[in-house]
Amino acid sequence: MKYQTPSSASSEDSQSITTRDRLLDVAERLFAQRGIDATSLRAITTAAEANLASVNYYFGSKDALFSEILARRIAPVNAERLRLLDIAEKQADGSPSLDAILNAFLAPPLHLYARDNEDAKHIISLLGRLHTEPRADELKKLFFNELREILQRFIPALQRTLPDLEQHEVARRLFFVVGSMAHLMSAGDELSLASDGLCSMEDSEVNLQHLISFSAAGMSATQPKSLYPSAE
Amino acid sequence: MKYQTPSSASSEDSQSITTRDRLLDVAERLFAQRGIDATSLRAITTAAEANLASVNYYFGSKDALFSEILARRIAPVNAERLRLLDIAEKQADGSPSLDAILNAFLAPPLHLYARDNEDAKHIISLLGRLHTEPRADELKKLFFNELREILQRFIPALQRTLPDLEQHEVARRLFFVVGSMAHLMSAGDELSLASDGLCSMEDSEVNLQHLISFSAAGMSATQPKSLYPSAE
DNA sequence: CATAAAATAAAACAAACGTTTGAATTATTT
DNA sequence: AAATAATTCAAACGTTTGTTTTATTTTATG
Repeated sequence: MKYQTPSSASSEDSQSITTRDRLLDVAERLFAQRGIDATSLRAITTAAEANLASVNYYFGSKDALFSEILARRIAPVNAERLRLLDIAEKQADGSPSLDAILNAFLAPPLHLYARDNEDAKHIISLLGRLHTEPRADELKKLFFNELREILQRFIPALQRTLPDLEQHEVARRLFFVVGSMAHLMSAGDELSLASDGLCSMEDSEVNLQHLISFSAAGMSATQPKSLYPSAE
Repeated sequence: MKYQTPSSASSEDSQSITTRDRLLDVAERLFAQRGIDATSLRAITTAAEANLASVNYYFGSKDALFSEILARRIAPVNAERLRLLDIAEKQADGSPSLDAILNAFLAPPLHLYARDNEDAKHIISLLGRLHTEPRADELKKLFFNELREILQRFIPALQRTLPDLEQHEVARRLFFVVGSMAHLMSAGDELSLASDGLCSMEDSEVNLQHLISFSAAGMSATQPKSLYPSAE
């Protein structure tokens, strides 16, 4: 009865010809711009020039649509992270630099911003916001399970370059890095405000380099002194 | 016709006796736990054991209620930030340490977590999430105007201790710091997951100290090398 | 005690939401 | 060309939302 991958329409044509693809692209943009709850199916289907029922027809529900939007973006990003980390480790005989590891972690998500079509930019803020937004538990667990996989690969790698730090200390600092990254992705617009327009998200590569050097320095910081003498 | 500060009931009794105060406390908790849109007036008024119409009666609208919740939390935090910065500058004859400045910036919001009653904890995630969540423009502008005021005070102070950095560079890095802070405040729960339970938001003071040392190191980082030879 | 103001209560409001339905249409296969 | 599957469409569904209205109770005031 219901749908099944629309025959072909894979990579030949220029842009989303099928209704299904149009829904994905439009919804992705609107979700990112206005937030998930604030984006109605009516807004999506109108913008996609599709019928109101089409989302439920193709995806079953609004949540399922969102889930698919996430999946098609997250998986490649995390795969690229692991690929870059592997390359860095091989090139450095198992001892990659802190910058190289952080680059493998930060570049793939931030590169989405410049790559692909214009619309793909918008997903960045969505991904960034996922770190903070309270969402339907199932969707969020899917997302964070994938991230946890990544962390379990990166934390040991980082620990090898930072032998003075215990594992939970590495985890805590990488948590801070994730915060900076998520903030840059989701609220990058505010950056130009805070810097009086001198920084902007247009300089995608510049921001990445600065974030890496900032993060590398933060990861390498000496432990806070005041914790050793005092209690806790 | 409408309300006007309920006579007295200021500081004598133990906890929120007036309906108005109960609404503020309950709504603050629910907003933080479930998100703003996801929290209905019915949920709020039921939990506060008040009538459905009471929010509109006392505050005029749901947005106005949210606005008041924010205002009563943000103002003291920002005032405390400026106070701590003033103290730090006086104690150091106008040349406070990087740690001292960052402490003035980070401690007040994070201290909300431990201070006050149990419920006040929840506002932290709300404040943290405000940095990323797409919200009604007017509310958000109110919030960020206050933050911009703070930035305009802190950025020059930071620049004095980091004379090698241009102003927009300081702004960019402080932007990263805000990201780490917001992430810690809004998604602190994930920290214990990422660290296998070895870090948690219970150690409020510990996290603050670590965030300060992480941020200080990041702020002091040398400029990314790859930017000088290449383009951009 | 009477009177007005403030607060609570119950009910209804219109608007918007995600979803479902069944018929009409288009595309594909036999 | 007939039959079957896939898609599109308009309409309506039942909820839930924030808000408003009207009535009743409580509280304070002269």
